[in-house]
Amino acid sequence: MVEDELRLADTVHRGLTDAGFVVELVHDGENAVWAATEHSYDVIVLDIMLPKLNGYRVLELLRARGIWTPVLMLTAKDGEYDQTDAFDLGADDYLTKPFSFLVLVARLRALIRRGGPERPVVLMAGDLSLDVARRRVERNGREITLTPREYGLLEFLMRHRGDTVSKTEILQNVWDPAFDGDPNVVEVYVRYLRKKIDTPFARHAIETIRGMGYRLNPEGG
Amino acid sequence: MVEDELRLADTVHRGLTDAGFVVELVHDGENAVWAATEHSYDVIVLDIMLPKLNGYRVLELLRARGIWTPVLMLTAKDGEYDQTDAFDLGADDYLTKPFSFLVLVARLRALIRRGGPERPVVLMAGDLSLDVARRRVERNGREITLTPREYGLLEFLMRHRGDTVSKTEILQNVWDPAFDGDPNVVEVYVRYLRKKIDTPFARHAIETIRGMGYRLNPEGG
DNA sequence: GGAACCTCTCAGCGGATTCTCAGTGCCCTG
DNA sequence: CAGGGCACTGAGAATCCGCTGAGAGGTTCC
Repeated sequence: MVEDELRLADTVHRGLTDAGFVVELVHDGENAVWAATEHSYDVIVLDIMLPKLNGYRVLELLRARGIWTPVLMLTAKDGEYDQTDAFDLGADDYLTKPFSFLVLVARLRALIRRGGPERPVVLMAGDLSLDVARRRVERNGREITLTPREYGLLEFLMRHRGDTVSKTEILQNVWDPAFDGDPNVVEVYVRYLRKKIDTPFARHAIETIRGMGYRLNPEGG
Repeated sequence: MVEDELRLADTVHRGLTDAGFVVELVHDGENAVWAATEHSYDVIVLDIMLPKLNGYRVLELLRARGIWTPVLMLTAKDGEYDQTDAFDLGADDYLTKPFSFLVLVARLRALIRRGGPERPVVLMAGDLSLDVARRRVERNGREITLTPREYGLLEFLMRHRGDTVSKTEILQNVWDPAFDGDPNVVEVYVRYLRKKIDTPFARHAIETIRGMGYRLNPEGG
């Protein structure tokens, strides 16, 4: 990982390590090029804004040297360098800061596994769809408006669709890892969600697994 | 880069250097012609208003000598020459002062990479249009006057039309990456913008996504 | 030096959102 | 079929967030 903002670098480093990755961290472009040339990594996480050599340059240099390790770029930018720029230079995927940690892990896994970008960033479960990049939820073609908390919960459930997730897991991932309030919030928010995505469509996407937690039906219920 | 306003020259010089460019700076037309003849640059940034030889003459002379280095011209807003002149003379792209630094970098990258101008950039969203090169905003055929900040904000929103962008992203891209003031400025400027582009037309192009940020409706609201 | 303009800050308001709480109902087990 | 545990529900309190008007500095242009 190449990232110069120390706090961000540290957070992501710890997170990725926890997620089972072995991470090597460098803080500027020159070291990035050197490290990538000397070692063979599964994937490189490359920030655009870097001291000495910016991310684009690093990528150019690596590709010029015939190093084709998959690269995921972190852009704090916008349309002026849109993703076509990153893709033109041979980046394999990209994320815009600020990004969701869960999304980062998912994309990295995809890059390592398939050696290519995870195409659809749209999670589907039957007629229910969630577009991560646009933060848009639809069912049956109809857009559904969610509050941030509701959205976070649904995204988590959809990323684990088919699995039963416990309330503790939900609290740790959708609320705060250090959350110590009443676990009943989860039930309350499941209710809110059901009111918006199930009741109006007479479906039943979120199932209660009594004593275990919840499960999002991959077929949409 | 050929630029005679010292403060602007200095700012841009530093910025481009940080962005990874190697920049050579001259301050008048004669030196510009000489430098461009002697060296081989990737791209030339050429101001129109210059001592001794103006930008148009410089460009003419270079092209006459068979020097086809891509040229990006900087034109003043109210100039008697409009952009057709610049293109006629063989400029490859142009920007109107005052310009966004990010746009400058993007255009330079485009010129270097593709050896040609970035495709014409008129952003559209329903009956709302924004011409990036001319810094011109229209709705329903009527021109709308915006202050630089308002314009920057609108350009950013239009480059991301359809996406929800957070206040942090906006601050980092339209204000300063190191901006640490009150994020409320964004709300204030959204309000100014809405007063100019929405209220008079009884439309609603800029949507608030509570807890997330803003979204420019691609249909114009 | 003044007028017009632009940028940004500030504080108050009101609605949306989040969370807590207590009561209810349902399921499973014994 | 009784009881306990777990999930569901409605109400409401607390908090957050975006909107708004006013106005203070700064700049530019006469």
